Amino acid sequence: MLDCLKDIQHQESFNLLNNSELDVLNQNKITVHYKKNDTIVKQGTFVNNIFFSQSGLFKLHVEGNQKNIILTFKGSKVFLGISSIYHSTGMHLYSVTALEDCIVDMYDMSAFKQVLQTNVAFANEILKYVNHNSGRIFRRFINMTEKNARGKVANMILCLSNSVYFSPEYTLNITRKEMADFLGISMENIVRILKEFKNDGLVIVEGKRIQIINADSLIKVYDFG
Amino acid sequence: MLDCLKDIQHQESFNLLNNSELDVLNQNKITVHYKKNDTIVKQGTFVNNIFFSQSGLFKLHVEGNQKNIILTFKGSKVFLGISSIYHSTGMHLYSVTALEDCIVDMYDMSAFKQVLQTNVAFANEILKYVNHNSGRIFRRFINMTEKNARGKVANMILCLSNSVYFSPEYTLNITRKEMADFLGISMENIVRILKEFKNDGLVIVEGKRIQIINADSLIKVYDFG
DNA sequence: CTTTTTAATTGATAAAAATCAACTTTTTAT
DNA sequence: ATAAAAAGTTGATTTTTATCAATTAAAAAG
Repeated sequence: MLDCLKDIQHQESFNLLNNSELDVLNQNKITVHYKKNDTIVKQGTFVNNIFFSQSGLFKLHVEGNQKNIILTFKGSKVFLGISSIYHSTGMHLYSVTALEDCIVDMYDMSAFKQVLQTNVAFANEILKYVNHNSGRIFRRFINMTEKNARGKVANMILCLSNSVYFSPEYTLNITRKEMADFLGISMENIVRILKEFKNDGLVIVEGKRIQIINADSLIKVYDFG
Repeated sequence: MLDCLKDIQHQESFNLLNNSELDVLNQNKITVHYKKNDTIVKQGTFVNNIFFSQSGLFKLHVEGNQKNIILTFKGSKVFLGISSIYHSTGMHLYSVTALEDCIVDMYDMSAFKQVLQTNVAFANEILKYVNHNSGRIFRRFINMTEKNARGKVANMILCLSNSVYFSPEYTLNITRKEMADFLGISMENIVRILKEFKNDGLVIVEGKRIQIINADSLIKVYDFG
């Protein structure tokens, strides 16, 4: 549960393709450089592409009626929008926004599907990624449902350390509001809880930099919360 | 959002198989009759089978540290445990329990994978189901995160009507506790909210029977909540 | 059919979290 | 460099929801 943001890199799936399949993909690919805060996918638009992140950090988020919700974060070398393949409405369920400058390959969905419907090993590999994403969202779902605010914050801090930055110290380039949207709590609440953790000597928080001082206690807060 | 329990029936996927592939599956299948409240899949056990529901109603649920959480409900003619295919831990993330007497086909996972790795159309069809499930869980995630308790209850009542029972009147054979576990709220709270809806003339609730009287107002409660 | 257990209901209270409002700091734009 | 805007912080208050405790109703077991 404390690696709920862990991803498996997807670039190896391309090794399963033969030259003609690779040609189909590459001839229907454009590589785009995005700036921080650029929208890559807008929810409610038609699905025409599948995206592969070459570099950068992304948020997958939903603009709800009242609240903004961040479903998850995604890093480099993964497919974005993969769960939109064969989706009945044909529309993106969520938006994808760059949290840092990034490079993204855009594949034409028809070409992608053509390869998917030709190469069974590739299809199985994609299924593996989708199922991995399902596991992630299930775990997130459970955390959001059974944990209180302090437990959620502890979980976020630990997950980012364990499965995104692989370090007890990192700088997460998102606002307090975005943290709140990720955890489904209010912005003021996250500020207060971070301060409390800081006062209790669990973390050092300086702006967007987070350093875990007492991981064991954080885990206890998570377990108890 | 008000059909968040809608499922697509999966039995057509078998039409994509040739005779020898069907043989592989059928020779590695057992059909089991379960009674109400029987456990079909236990979370934390190893994934050795994939299940196909011939009849019945099921809950997919997680026994968390403190709370019990119902992820979703599943009806007949769908695969159960499909997102466990290729899952890295090799263990079931959630339990599956029968809410009514039911019949389930159990396929050996190796045989299932063998067919999946042979027939590209079948693999693509399975991918479609998994992605459909992803859409469902995303929508559930959003509901659980952005809605208050009354909005969640209204959503549940409407979704069951629109996408499970296809009728304004139905009998849902789960306890108030299970409803609470499905919505991530307390059991007392769901009792109070159902009573409130009843007093306001939105629904008739008699034990486990629910009849929607004023769907428009329920939708307003959902929208506002 | 009666007893026992489980589920549902209700009211009172406590805890958690949101909201509101004021203010400070930081970032962005000019 | 300065002004404007956005983000972050803090305290007070309100709202929401959970918890606790008691009671009633329903279902299961003997």
